[in-house]
Amino acid sequence: MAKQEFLSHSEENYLKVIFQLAGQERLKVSTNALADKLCAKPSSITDMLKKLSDKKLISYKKYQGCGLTVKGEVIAIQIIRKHRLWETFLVSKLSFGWEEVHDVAEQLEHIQSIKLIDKLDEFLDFPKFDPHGDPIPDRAGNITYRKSKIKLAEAAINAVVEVVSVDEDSPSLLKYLDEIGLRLGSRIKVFERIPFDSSLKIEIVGVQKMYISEKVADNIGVRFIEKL
Amino acid sequence: MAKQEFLSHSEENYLKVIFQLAGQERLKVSTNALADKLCAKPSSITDMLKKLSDKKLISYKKYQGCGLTVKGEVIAIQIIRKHRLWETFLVSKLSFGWEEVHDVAEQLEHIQSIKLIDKLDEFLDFPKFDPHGDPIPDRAGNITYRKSKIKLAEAAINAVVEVVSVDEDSPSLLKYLDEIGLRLGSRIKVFERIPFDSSLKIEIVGVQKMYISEKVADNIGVRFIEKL
DNA sequence: AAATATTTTTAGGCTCACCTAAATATTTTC
DNA sequence: GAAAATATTTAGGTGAGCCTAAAAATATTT
Ligand SMILES: [Mn+2]
Ligand SMILES: [Mn+2]
Ligand SMILES: [Mn+2]
Ligand SMILES: [Mn+2]
Repeated sequence: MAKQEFLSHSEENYLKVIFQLAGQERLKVSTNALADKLCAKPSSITDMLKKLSDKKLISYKKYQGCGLTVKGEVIAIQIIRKHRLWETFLVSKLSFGWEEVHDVAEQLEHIQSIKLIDKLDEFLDFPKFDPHGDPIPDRAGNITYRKSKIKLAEAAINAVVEVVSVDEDSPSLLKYLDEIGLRLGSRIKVFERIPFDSSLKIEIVGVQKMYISEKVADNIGVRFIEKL
Repeated sequence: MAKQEFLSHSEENYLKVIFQLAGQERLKVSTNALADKLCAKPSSITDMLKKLSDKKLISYKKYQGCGLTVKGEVIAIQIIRKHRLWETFLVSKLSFGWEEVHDVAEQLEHIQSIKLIDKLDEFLDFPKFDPHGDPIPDRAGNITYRKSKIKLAEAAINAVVEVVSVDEDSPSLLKYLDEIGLRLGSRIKVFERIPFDSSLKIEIVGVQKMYISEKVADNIGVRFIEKL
């Protein structure tokens, strides 16, 4: 077994954010992008990138951005696993709203105990997705991404789609979606894209017809079901 | 509502340990006692005592030890509440052994979310005691200490007693107690105190007769049930 | 290609929570 | 009550993780 290196909360957060910003295509992540996401100055980012590079957790060449090494990615995925399992716990067992769990999970994801997280996984019955529809990595680090996911903003007119994920970062968006009756699993009929502002005329099946802004639609992940 | 001051993990640990070392009699706590318990040098303790004193969380006069203020005690009790609720969660919901939970709870007790802890309390059905028999403060901070608790080491010969608590600090003691079949609620008949080493000849009712050392007996809390 | 704008790094500083070594206060022993 | 032992504080220092200001590299515009 690889030596258990203990990383600080800060180091763990950097790895997690690098993983997320790199995306599935594993793009290089820029210093400024990290500074934005981590709410720190670029100079602070540079400091940490040097440290993570020394520890072989990222590849980093001056001015060229950074990317996770295998070692770094393994750790990043475990942190994401913890984050999403904790979010699932909060929603399914403690009846938190989906807009309330992210901040608490940001703390809980740093608890060090492999046994805890595996037991939690079992207690939750090995959930595949978190409350926002994001995939939960298994204990080996495998992530099964939904293959045919698109943004609602990009859905074809006259399609019926199913909501499979929502962007979790903004509690106010999540509360709004709650209020209009849009949740994971909701069916949505896409009627019309208004040319002026690209807002969408939709029906949340079984709930209501309404307009939603492009910005909202851009934060909702859906999969195609059928033509109207 | 009092302003939510955010304390570091370190500050929280100091308050918790001061509370525990002061005991129910609220004795002054010495710098060295804190250094021992917190595994830090006395000079580091002094630094922190000054800081906590500036924040009005403790009363502190040079060379005279320290004690919690009301404000400090309120916080300390909330940390202990969190610690014990998490321990209870780990044992009752995730089937951890009682010797495995303390270290994880040391981390979990610092998670900042009043809602989380209240929901957890509810989820656990408002437990009154943690897996080691220690009382769990309620959300208002009230602690109901068991009134007639004594150490097994001090129990009278020919008494039958019930185990109500165990010292949680040593996993190896807890594993040993597991192995000999001694748990919370166990009845114990006290037959004889061996003069040479003050070890006890006992019967764990329904399990076995055996000898236990004074040191072990000193870490088991019991209440008197009846004379043999 | 040069000028300008943007991004990133370097240099130097700060706070936190710890440390060692030395000084000082308190307690215990004779 | 003085000497010795112990407890505590002060003084000065360290690394982690942040900061600002200035310098250097890269990207964009003209
Ligand atoms: Mn989240
Ligand atoms: Mn999520
Ligand atoms: Mn404990
Ligand atoms: Mn306990």
